Amino acid sequence: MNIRDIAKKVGVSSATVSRVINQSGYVKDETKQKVLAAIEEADFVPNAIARSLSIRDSSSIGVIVPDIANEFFSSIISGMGELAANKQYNIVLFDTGEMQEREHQYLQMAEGQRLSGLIITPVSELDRVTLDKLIQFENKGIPVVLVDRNIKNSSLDGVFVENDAAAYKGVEALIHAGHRKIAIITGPNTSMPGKDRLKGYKAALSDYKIELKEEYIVSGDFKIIKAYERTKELLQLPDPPTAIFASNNQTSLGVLKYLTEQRLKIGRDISIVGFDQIESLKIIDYRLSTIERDAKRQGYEAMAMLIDKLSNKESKSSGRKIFVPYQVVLRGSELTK
Amino acid sequence: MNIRDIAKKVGVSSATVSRVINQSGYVKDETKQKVLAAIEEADFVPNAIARSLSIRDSSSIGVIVPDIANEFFSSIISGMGELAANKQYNIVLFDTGEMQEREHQYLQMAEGQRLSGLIITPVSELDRVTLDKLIQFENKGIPVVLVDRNIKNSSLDGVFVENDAAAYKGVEALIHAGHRKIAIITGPNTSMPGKDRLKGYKAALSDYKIELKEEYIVSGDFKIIKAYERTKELLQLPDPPTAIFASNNQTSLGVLKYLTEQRLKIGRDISIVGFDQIESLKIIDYRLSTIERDAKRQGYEAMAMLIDKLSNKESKSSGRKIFVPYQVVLRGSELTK
DNA sequence: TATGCATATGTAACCGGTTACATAAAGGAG
DNA sequence: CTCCTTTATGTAACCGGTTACATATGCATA
Repeated sequence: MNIRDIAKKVGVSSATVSRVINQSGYVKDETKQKVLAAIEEADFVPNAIARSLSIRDSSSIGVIVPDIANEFFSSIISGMGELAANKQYNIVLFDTGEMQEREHQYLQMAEGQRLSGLIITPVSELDRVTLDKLIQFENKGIPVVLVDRNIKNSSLDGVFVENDAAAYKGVEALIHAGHRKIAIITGPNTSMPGKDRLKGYKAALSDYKIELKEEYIVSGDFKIIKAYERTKELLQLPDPPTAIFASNNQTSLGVLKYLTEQRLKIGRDISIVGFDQIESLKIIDYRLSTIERDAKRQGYEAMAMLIDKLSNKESKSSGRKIFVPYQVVLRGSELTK
Repeated sequence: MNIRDIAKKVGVSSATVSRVINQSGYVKDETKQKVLAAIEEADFVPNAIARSLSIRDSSSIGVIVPDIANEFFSSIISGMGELAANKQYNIVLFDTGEMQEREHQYLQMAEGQRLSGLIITPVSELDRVTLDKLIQFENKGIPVVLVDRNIKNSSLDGVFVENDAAAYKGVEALIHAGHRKIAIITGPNTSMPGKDRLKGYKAALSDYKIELKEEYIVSGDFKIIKAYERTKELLQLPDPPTAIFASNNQTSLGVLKYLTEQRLKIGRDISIVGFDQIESLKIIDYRLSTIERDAKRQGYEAMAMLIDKLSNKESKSSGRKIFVPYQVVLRGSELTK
């Protein structure tokens, strides 16, 4: 069943049927009604793939994230969903699991799909392959929007948060609480937010004349397991830190996992400030101090930006950046007794 | 740039290029190398849409869930992702937000997309429109797999958990802990798991000769807000319950939100058992007793089932059901002092 | 009455792949 | 040497839409 079949039924040409379906061009109202009736009767749904091929646009938006199981990213996607649906876009989802090869593989697939646009949280800020592909996309007229993670030396548009300033404030809160031995579990050293948060950490210590100690700066990967191990190592140092800054929500969880196992209480035995909230902990009033932002909104903004680029076809990326607001919410875990 | 351009470059026909790309039919090795070289040089990526149109299959799998921001569903999707990627399927994601109209809208879109298959957690077990569409899909050779929520009187395949038995065990734990005044905040009364969990609740009370009290059975909608309000109402009853069974993870969170605000401690002032774990609470050893299962695995199984149906083309749904194992994990919140 | 524009519809090429069918050369069997 | 099979490649129709262009009619304006 295709538009030609419908056309035959009604006794018109396929062009007319197409016009009716798309509400384009001129169609006599009488004809229109007949066509609509035939479509209704045949329970006909036009083939979106044929349409895509013809108009060279899939009405699909690719979304590439590093970990949907992370509530931050699932919230981001949730924020994108509504807007996309309103504008009749499909979301094609890819989860890289923080793996670069998989990201490349997906970008390759995406290229074949002739997506209308792409929103991506790249694994690394340094990945030439990814960057080249993204620039290629833009050159072909497929707009790209970065979300949460920027790429070094790129002028791609995106929606971010001011990581360095936010981390600075978080660390500052620890300092104000009297800490001098403050450790950080970083993100991967190839991730822009990871690096910027580290930058904020260093700046805060430096501004407050606190000496940087190499052994207090330990590398994480934004995942629970590694953060757990790093915490263990930190606390087994001859001169352990009294406070830990966790570079993202999973890192916080890893820290908490270890502390919990050791029956160490945050805000008493040890202090912690984490980047990004953890919703269920807020609900039970678990006193974890975090740097918060509205992830859903960030997703929404990213989708809005993409759709804007989609409608103003000429608008290539020009390093346009939107920063979503953040807030340091102190709940007591920054203190020690 | 298309395969004909490549063909021209090499001096062969487009059919040969197609054969090289798909590794189908006969191609002399020498020719193959030349074609591959030309593809490489031109940085050519074949148009997947044209391919889809031609072979009448999009290599995309639609996934319709009621709420990605819920960690249960984001885990489900996470479990699907890997398998789908291995098999070169794209995931087209739809989030209905528990709204039936939106589900219908998506199913309509999905129909036009000529998806290879569909995995859905339907909003309601009673929705004729959805069921009809799903059956239509199967009749057209587009296999459907239900995940987590079954549909009444349907013989669609799916991956579920034994909701009634699991809820029974959860409530039984409360009874064993000495409770007689046990309330339940149900799911929507149009959701199969919601109803089955209620069934399990009733069966447990009945088996232990505990009278059902209407005012202890309050209707929720699997969302935090309503559960919060219901909890408030329950605890303001003249004769309030001493224990609450929460029908899903969001419901548990709603209950906890109210209890926390009122400074009521679970496992002491009031007892609670919830359906579905909440990962971050486990990490901090928050003593919430829950009925647990591996959501990621459930997603994986659903995708595996779909892919199986995809390869055995003849296999229409026949009410095949996979049940993932569950476990009642008691952490103390089922007790009262 | 002639001219021009808005309305209405059809024809056919095109989007970029796949593949049935045709053709032909090479190698092996008898 | 003939016949059959395997290998190799090309031709062209097809998937199901969209749309530029052609054609035709009605009506208003000059």
